[in-house]
Amino acid sequence: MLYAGFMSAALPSFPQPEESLGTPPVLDVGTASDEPCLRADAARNRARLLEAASRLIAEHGAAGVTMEAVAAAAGVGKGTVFRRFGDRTGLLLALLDHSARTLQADFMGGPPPLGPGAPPVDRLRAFGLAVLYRYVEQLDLQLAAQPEASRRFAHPFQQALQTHVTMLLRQIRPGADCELLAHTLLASLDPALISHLTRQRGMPLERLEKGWVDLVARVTGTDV
Amino acid sequence: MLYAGFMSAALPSFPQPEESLGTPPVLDVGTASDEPCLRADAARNRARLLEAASRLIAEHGAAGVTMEAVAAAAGVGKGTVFRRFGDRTGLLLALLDHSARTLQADFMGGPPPLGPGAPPVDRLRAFGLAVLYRYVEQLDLQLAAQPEASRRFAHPFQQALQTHVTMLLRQIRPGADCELLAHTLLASLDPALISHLTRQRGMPLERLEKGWVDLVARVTGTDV
DNA sequence: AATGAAACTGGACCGCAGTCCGCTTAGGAT
DNA sequence: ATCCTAAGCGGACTGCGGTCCAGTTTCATT
Repeated sequence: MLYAGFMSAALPSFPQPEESLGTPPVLDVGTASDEPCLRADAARNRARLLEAASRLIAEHGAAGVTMEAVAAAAGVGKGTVFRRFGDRTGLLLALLDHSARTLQADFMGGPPPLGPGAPPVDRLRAFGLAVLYRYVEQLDLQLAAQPEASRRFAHPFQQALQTHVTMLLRQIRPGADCELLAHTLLASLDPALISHLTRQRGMPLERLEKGWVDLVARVTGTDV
Repeated sequence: MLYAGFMSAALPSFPQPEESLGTPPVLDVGTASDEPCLRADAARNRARLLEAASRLIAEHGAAGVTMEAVAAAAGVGKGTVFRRFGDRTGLLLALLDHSARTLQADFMGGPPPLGPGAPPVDRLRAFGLAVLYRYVEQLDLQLAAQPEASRRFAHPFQQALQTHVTMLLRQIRPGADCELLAHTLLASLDPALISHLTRQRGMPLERLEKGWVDLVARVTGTDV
């Protein structure tokens, strides 16, 4: 592809045990956590696959992650990859899962201003910046993991963001169409847009930050 | 890859002659209108391909438009389709070309409030609604014609929208980061988002309209 | 320990987007 | 009318995402 560079998963958390046999990579491959309970062999293969995928990304960029290559690198059949992750998007999203959960935990239960305790406007401002940082940090992967248009908003994590923003907006502008407004705000944080602005247009991150802060101020009717 | 730059530069073009082809399609299959001058056989094939594509869409929906099917239906080889339109997205975009040009002509040189003559805020409001209507009207095709993430904003027509909104914003809020703000506003009109809101969420069009009007009011600091 | 069935596996298979390259043809120049 | 060459052509080919299904493995039950 075009840009070789890539960022390894950039997850804040971790100390993982050294890799030995079926365990952990750079990316947190954590527990399935939504998959109720995997059969032992399935769990082992899942871990192998995620590990292989993150290695391939590190080596060849997100574009180099073909399903066959991942399967081969993990020493399993291609069908297994699809059974476990549904499709390519599902695999890539799984790689981002830990980071997504961390963010979600932060804005739902972490310390202010992101978490509860701060005024809603402050939380909203902090929320956008947090999302922005996360996306910028993982831009290539975020881009590659972008599902097809019609499913983009259906993913549970996306819905969680949506719900959270809606909730904050309701506290700030009870009279407004907060659901719709939330979608609008989130649309301005779209990874594809961020990528375009920073790469094609060369806008520095600070400009995007200011843009978000200004947008929030305007939309909520508060001062910058 | 340098496929002939088939799409237009962003210059205003004018109402094209009425199209009369076999089917009276919603879609215009009109003349190339910008391609310097195609060899006779190439021009003929181009027309055949567009006609075939629009027929296939009518029959099987946008998803049924495979490059091979279009080529076969038009009685040409597959390579010809790619040579002419670059890729699938290019073909679908070409089908939308006339409608795009019309809109562009309208907001650049048409009657107010869309065209020049009305106050910038009114123009901006009208602009968003016009875009909204156009997208809703052609949702499936717009969705299918959505290029891969990294190219979404690179298309000349998209740039034209961007430039126009930026220009209007500069007249309304000279101090603001109008370029960035323009991207934000346009992001809220993304076909994928519109599709999600209207189809998955079941929001009626009127709600989206109100949303846009409200957003414009907020962002420009004017009254609703 | 034996058993049965659900869960899992892997690789052959399919359809489609996109590339390649040798052949054909349009159409200007002479 | 003839020639010349760039433009156009088409279909074989590649690579990938995704499906399918016959065979294998796990594990709860007895």
